[in-house]
Amino acid sequence: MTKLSKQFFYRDTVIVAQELLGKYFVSNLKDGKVVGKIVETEAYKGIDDLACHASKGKTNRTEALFGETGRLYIYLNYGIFWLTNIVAHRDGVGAVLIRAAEITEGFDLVNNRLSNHRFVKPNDKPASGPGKFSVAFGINKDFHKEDVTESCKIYIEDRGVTISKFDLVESKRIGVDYAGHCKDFLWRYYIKNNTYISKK
DNA sequence: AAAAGGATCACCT
DNA sequence: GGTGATCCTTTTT
Repeated sequence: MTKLSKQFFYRDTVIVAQELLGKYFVSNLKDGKVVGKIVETEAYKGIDDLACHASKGKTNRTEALFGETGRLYIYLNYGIFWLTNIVAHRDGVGAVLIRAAEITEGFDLVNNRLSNHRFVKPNDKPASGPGKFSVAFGINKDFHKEDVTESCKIYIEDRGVTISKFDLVESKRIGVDYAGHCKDFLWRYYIKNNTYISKK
Protein backbone atom coordinates (compact mmCIF):
# COMPACT_ATOMS: atom_id res chain seq x y z
CA MET A 1 0.00 0.00 0.00
CA THR A 2 1.96 2.92 -1.29
CA LYS A 3 1.10 6.53 -1.92
CA LEU A 4 1.08 7.58 -5.56
CA SER A 5 4.14 9.57 -6.55
CA LYS A 6 4.90 12.61 -8.61
CA GLN A 7 6.10 10.33 -11.42
CA PHE A 8 2.73 8.60 -11.57
CA PHE A 9 1.08 11.85 -12.60
CA TYR A 10 3.90 12.96 -14.87
CA ARG A 11 2.68 10.86 -17.78
CA ASP A 12 0.15 11.17 -20.56
CA THR A 13 -3.16 12.37 -19.11
CA VAL A 14 -5.08 9.52 -20.73
CA ILE A 15 -2.79 6.87 -19.23
CA VAL A 16 -3.09 8.41 -15.79
CA ALA A 17 -6.88 8.53 -16.09
CA GLN A 18 -6.95 4.82 -16.91
CA GLU A 19 -4.52 3.81 -14.19
CA LEU A 20 -6.28 5.77 -11.48
CA LEU A 21 -9.09 3.23 -11.68
CA GLY A 22 -8.81 0.83 -8.77
CA LYS A 23 -6.66 3.20 -6.73
CA TYR A 24 -7.86 4.36 -3.32
CA PHE A 25 -8.68 8.00 -2.74
CA VAL A 26 -8.20 9.11 0.86
CA SER A 27 -9.32 12.29 2.59
CA ASN A 28 -8.22 12.65 6.19
CA LEU A 29 -9.72 15.88 7.53
CA LYS A 30 -10.61 17.35 10.89
CA ASP A 31 -13.95 15.62 11.06
CA GLY A 32 -12.64 12.21 10.07
CA LYS A 33 -11.34 9.91 7.41
CA VAL A 34 -12.99 8.74 4.21
CA VAL A 35 -11.58 6.16 1.80
CA GLY A 36 -12.95 5.01 -1.53
CA LYS A 37 -11.89 3.05 -4.58
CA ILE A 38 -11.85 5.15 -7.74
CA VAL A 39 -14.18 3.59 -10.33
CA GLU A 40 -14.66 6.35 -12.92
CA THR A 41 -12.44 9.09 -14.38
CA GLU A 42 -12.19 11.44 -17.34
CA ALA A 43 -9.14 12.92 -19.07
CA TYR A 44 -8.97 16.59 -20.01
CA LYS A 45 -5.85 17.01 -22.01
CA GLY A 46 -4.12 19.87 -23.73
CA ILE A 47 -4.98 23.33 -25.02
CA ASP A 48 -6.46 21.77 -28.16
CA ASP A 49 -9.09 19.90 -26.16
CA LEU A 50 -12.05 22.26 -26.30
CA ALA A 51 -13.60 20.59 -23.27
CA CYS A 52 -10.50 21.32 -21.21
CA HIS A 53 -10.57 24.64 -19.43
CA ALA A 54 -7.00 25.23 -20.49
CA SER A 55 -8.18 25.64 -24.09
CA LYS A 56 -9.49 29.07 -23.11
CA GLY A 57 -6.00 30.13 -22.18
CA LYS A 58 -4.06 30.62 -19.01
CA THR A 59 -5.99 32.58 -16.40
CA ASN A 60 -5.99 32.74 -12.64
CA ARG A 61 -8.50 29.93 -12.63
CA THR A 62 -6.82 27.56 -15.09
CA GLU A 63 -3.26 28.28 -14.11
CA ALA A 64 -3.02 25.08 -12.08
CA LEU A 65 -3.66 22.98 -15.19
CA PHE A 66 -0.40 24.24 -16.67
CA GLY A 67 1.57 23.61 -13.51
CA GLU A 68 3.13 20.90 -11.47
CA THR A 69 1.58 17.44 -11.73
CA GLY A 70 0.03 15.72 -8.76
CA ARG A 71 -1.76 18.81 -7.50
CA LEU A 72 -5.49 19.26 -7.26
CA TYR A 73 -7.40 21.47 -9.68
CA ILE A 74 -10.67 22.39 -7.99
CA TYR A 75 -13.32 24.51 -9.64
CA LEU A 76 -16.94 25.38 -9.12
CA ASN A 77 -19.47 23.96 -11.52
CA TYR A 78 -23.03 25.24 -12.00
CA GLY A 79 -22.38 27.58 -9.09
CA ILE A 80 -23.06 24.60 -6.87
CA PHE A 81 -20.51 21.80 -7.00
CA TRP A 82 -16.77 21.72 -6.47
CA LEU A 83 -15.27 19.21 -8.89
CA THR A 84 -12.08 17.32 -8.07
CA ASN A 85 -9.33 17.03 -10.68
CA ILE A 86 -5.71 15.99 -10.41
CA VAL A 87 -3.17 17.71 -12.63
CA ALA A 88 -1.52 15.10 -14.84
CA HIS A 89 0.43 15.44 -18.05
CA ARG A 90 3.74 14.60 -19.59
CA ASP A 91 4.39 17.84 -21.36
CA GLY A 92 2.19 20.83 -21.06
CA VAL A 93 -1.36 20.74 -19.88
CA GLY A 94 -3.97 18.40 -18.51
CA ALA A 95 -5.90 16.94 -15.60
CA VAL A 96 -7.99 13.93 -14.64
CA LEU A 97 -11.51 14.45 -13.31
CA ILE A 98 -12.48 11.98 -10.61
CA ARG A 99 -16.10 11.14 -11.31
CA ALA A 100 -17.01 8.32 -8.96
CA ALA A 101 -15.76 6.11 -6.16
CA GLU A 102 -16.84 3.11 -4.14
CA ILE A 103 -16.69 4.15 -0.49
CA THR A 104 -14.88 1.62 1.71
CA GLU A 105 -14.37 3.59 4.90
CA GLY A 106 -16.15 6.48 6.63
CA PHE A 107 -19.74 5.80 5.65
CA ASP A 108 -21.23 7.78 8.55
CA LEU A 109 -19.19 10.86 7.78
CA VAL A 110 -20.11 10.65 4.11
CA ASN A 111 -23.75 10.40 5.08
CA ASN A 112 -23.50 13.46 7.29
CA ARG A 113 -21.83 15.50 4.60
CA LEU A 114 -24.44 14.60 2.00
CA SER A 115 -27.25 15.34 4.46
CA ASN A 116 -25.90 18.81 5.17
CA HIS A 117 -25.60 19.73 1.50
CA ARG A 118 -28.29 21.70 -0.27
CA PHE A 119 -28.35 19.80 -3.54
CA VAL A 120 -27.59 16.18 -2.82
CA LYS A 121 -29.32 13.54 -0.81
CA PRO A 122 -27.78 10.56 0.97
CA ASN A 123 -28.29 7.25 -0.77
CA ASP A 124 -26.61 3.92 -1.31
CA LYS A 125 -24.27 5.31 -3.97
CA PRO A 126 -22.91 8.36 -2.20
CA ALA A 127 -19.99 9.15 -4.54
CA SER A 128 -21.46 8.17 -7.90
CA GLY A 129 -20.89 11.42 -9.76
CA PRO A 130 -18.28 14.18 -9.62
CA GLY A 131 -20.38 16.58 -7.56
CA LYS A 132 -21.30 13.99 -4.99
CA PHE A 133 -17.75 12.67 -4.94
CA SER A 134 -16.42 16.02 -3.76
CA VAL A 135 -19.14 16.39 -1.15
CA ALA A 136 -18.50 12.88 0.16
CA PHE A 137 -14.78 13.50 0.54
CA GLY A 138 -15.21 16.99 1.96
CA ILE A 139 -13.41 18.66 -0.92
CA ASN A 140 -13.88 22.33 -1.71
CA LYS A 141 -11.99 25.39 -2.87
CA ASP A 142 -9.67 25.23 0.14
CA PHE A 143 -7.90 22.27 -1.42
CA HIS A 144 -7.16 23.90 -4.74
CA LYS A 145 -3.52 23.18 -5.57
CA GLU A 146 -3.10 20.74 -2.70
CA ASP A 147 -0.31 18.33 -3.65
CA VAL A 148 -1.68 14.80 -3.33
CA THR A 149 1.80 13.29 -3.52
CA GLU A 150 2.86 15.17 -0.38
CA SER A 151 -0.29 16.05 1.55
CA CYS A 152 -1.38 14.05 4.58
CA LYS A 153 -4.97 15.29 4.16
CA ILE A 154 -5.68 14.25 0.57
CA TYR A 155 -3.75 11.46 -1.10
CA ILE A 156 -4.11 8.35 -3.20
CA GLU A 157 -3.01 4.84 -2.36
CA ASP A 158 -2.06 1.92 -4.56
CA ARG A 159 -3.35 -1.13 -2.73
CA GLY A 160 -2.34 -3.54 -5.43
CA VAL A 161 -5.58 -3.54 -7.35
CA THR A 162 -5.11 -3.52 -11.11
CA ILE A 163 -7.88 -3.34 -13.67
CA SER A 164 -7.40 -5.65 -16.63
CA LYS A 165 -8.08 -4.23 -20.06
CA PHE A 166 -11.15 -6.45 -20.25
CA ASP A 167 -12.65 -4.65 -17.28
CA LEU A 168 -11.78 -1.19 -18.56
CA VAL A 169 -14.57 0.56 -20.42
CA GLU A 170 -13.97 3.71 -22.47
CA SER A 171 -16.73 6.06 -23.51
CA LYS A 172 -17.58 9.63 -24.37
CA ARG A 173 -17.12 12.22 -21.70
CA ILE A 174 -20.25 13.45 -19.95
CA GLY A 175 -21.68 16.94 -20.32
CA VAL A 176 -19.31 18.33 -22.94
CA ASP A 177 -21.59 18.57 -25.97
CA TYR A 178 -20.44 22.14 -26.48
CA ALA A 179 -16.88 20.99 -27.24
CA GLY A 180 -17.14 20.68 -31.01
CA HIS A 181 -15.01 17.95 -32.51
CA CYS A 182 -13.69 17.05 -29.06
CA LYS A 183 -17.04 16.06 -27.62
CA ASP A 184 -16.84 12.50 -28.93
CA PHE A 185 -13.35 11.70 -27.65
CA LEU A 186 -13.38 8.44 -25.71
CA TRP A 187 -11.66 9.90 -22.70
CA ARG A 188 -14.03 8.68 -20.00
CA TYR A 189 -13.02 5.47 -18.28
CA TYR A 190 -14.75 3.25 -15.80
CA ILE A 191 -14.63 -0.21 -14.32
CA LYS A 192 -16.89 -2.61 -16.17
CA ASN A 193 -20.03 -3.70 -14.33
CA ASN A 194 -19.20 -1.58 -11.31
CA THR A 195 -22.28 -0.50 -9.37
CA TYR A 196 -20.96 2.90 -8.37
CA ILE A 197 -20.30 4.61 -11.69
CA SER A 198 -22.34 7.75 -12.39
CA LYS A 199 -24.17 6.35 -15.43
CA LYS A 200 -23.86 3.79 -18.17
C1' DA B 1 -19.94 46.80 -11.97
C1' DA B 2 -22.37 43.51 -14.83
C1' DA B 3 -23.03 39.31 -17.37
C1' DA B 4 -22.63 34.72 -18.60
C1' DG B 5 -21.67 30.16 -18.20
C1' DG B 6 -21.90 25.82 -16.89
C1' DA B 7 -16.98 18.66 -16.62
C1' DT B 8 -24.45 18.25 -12.06
C1' DC B 9 -28.37 16.22 -9.50
C1' DA B 10 -32.85 14.54 -8.47
C1' DC B 11 -36.93 13.44 -10.20
C1' DC B 12 -40.16 12.44 -13.85
C1' DT B 13 -41.80 9.41 -17.88
C1' DG C 1 -33.60 9.24 -21.46
C1' DG C 2 -34.97 13.73 -20.73
C1' DT C 3 -36.02 17.97 -18.22
C1' DG C 4 -35.79 21.80 -14.86
C1' DA C 5 -33.69 23.87 -10.72
C1' DT C 6 -30.15 26.49 -9.11
C1' DC C 7 -26.45 30.34 -7.99
C1' DC C 8 -21.44 31.31 -7.45
C1' DT C 9 -17.08 32.27 -9.76
C1' DT C 10 -14.81 33.90 -13.57
C1' DT C 11 -14.49 36.77 -17.16
C1' DT C 12 -15.31 40.81 -19.47
C1' DT C 13 -16.67 45.64 -19.88
